[in-house]
Amino acid sequence: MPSVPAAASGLRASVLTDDLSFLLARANALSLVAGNAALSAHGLKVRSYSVLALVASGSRPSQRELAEFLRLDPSQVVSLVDDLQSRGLVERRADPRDRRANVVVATAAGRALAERARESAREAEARAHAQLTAAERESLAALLRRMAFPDD
Amino acid sequence: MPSVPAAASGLRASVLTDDLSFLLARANALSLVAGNAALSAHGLKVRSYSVLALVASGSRPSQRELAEFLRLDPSQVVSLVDDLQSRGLVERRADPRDRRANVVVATAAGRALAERARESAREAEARAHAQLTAAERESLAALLRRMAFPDD
DNA sequence: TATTGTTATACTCTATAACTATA
DNA sequence: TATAGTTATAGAGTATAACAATA
Repeated sequence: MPSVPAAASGLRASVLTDDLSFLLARANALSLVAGNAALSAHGLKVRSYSVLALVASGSRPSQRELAEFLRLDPSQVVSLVDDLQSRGLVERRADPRDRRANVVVATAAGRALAERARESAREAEARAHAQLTAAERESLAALLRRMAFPDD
Repeated sequence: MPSVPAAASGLRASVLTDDLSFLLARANALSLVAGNAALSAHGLKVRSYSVLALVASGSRPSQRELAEFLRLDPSQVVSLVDDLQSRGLVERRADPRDRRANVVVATAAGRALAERARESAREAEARAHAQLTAAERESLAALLRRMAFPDD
């Protein structure tokens, strides 16, 4: 999104401003660029950070579980894990209960990087969402959680 | 997102579940597929619908204003308007005050389609967000609006 | 017969740079 | 000198199908 400087448009009070899907898309776009910018210092993007953070928390998920949780295709998880593994941040372990499945675990370096990256992500989020109070952010998170996980 | 059936993962209570950016991304992903599915009956996607809806509301935006509001690159707006124009839904008019600029206006057919598509989008949204009450949806919209338009 | 991980491929989306005509 | 629209292109991201190993 390069060459788009400021220009007050008469669109702010338009039909879409009431559209939850549109607001979601626009807020997500802003949050995505802020997140990627903050994580680039660690060689990560929101995508790869999400995988690393989940794995580093010790959940020992299979690639299949990562795909479902992050709403990615299993084939996309392959390349994300490939990348993290080539950098020594995660490892694939055979699941003793199902020899088809790979369980993904973080290395010590992976856990350390996840910790540092998480700091950066939190700071960036706080800056990006500075117009909301902590209480507002919590209630926003609660509402979004119910939209993001409708089965719960 | 094809081959990902159900599988209860132990990831629901993970680090990311508190992450506003992650929740935003996941909720947006769900809302996007629901929106695209609902609009496909009218030959539209959320992208092209957004342009059509803004133009049909009578705002007479320039392509430049559309790009800024929808957070698209101006070059992407070119192809969106090309497509809508080739289907007789919108027209480009020279801006008398700036001969560089195109003002985009909807045809009668465009306004009619926008109206019908809006119905479908509303129904789909109501279905997709059924786990929230109307009051909750309104407060979610208000919070998202402040995140989506931080300059206001 | 179905599922996990994988590979391959095509398609959409996004980002970037350069050109033109105007300002 | 800068801006609106356009074109072209390359890179991400996404969707789909097929295969081997295993269940």
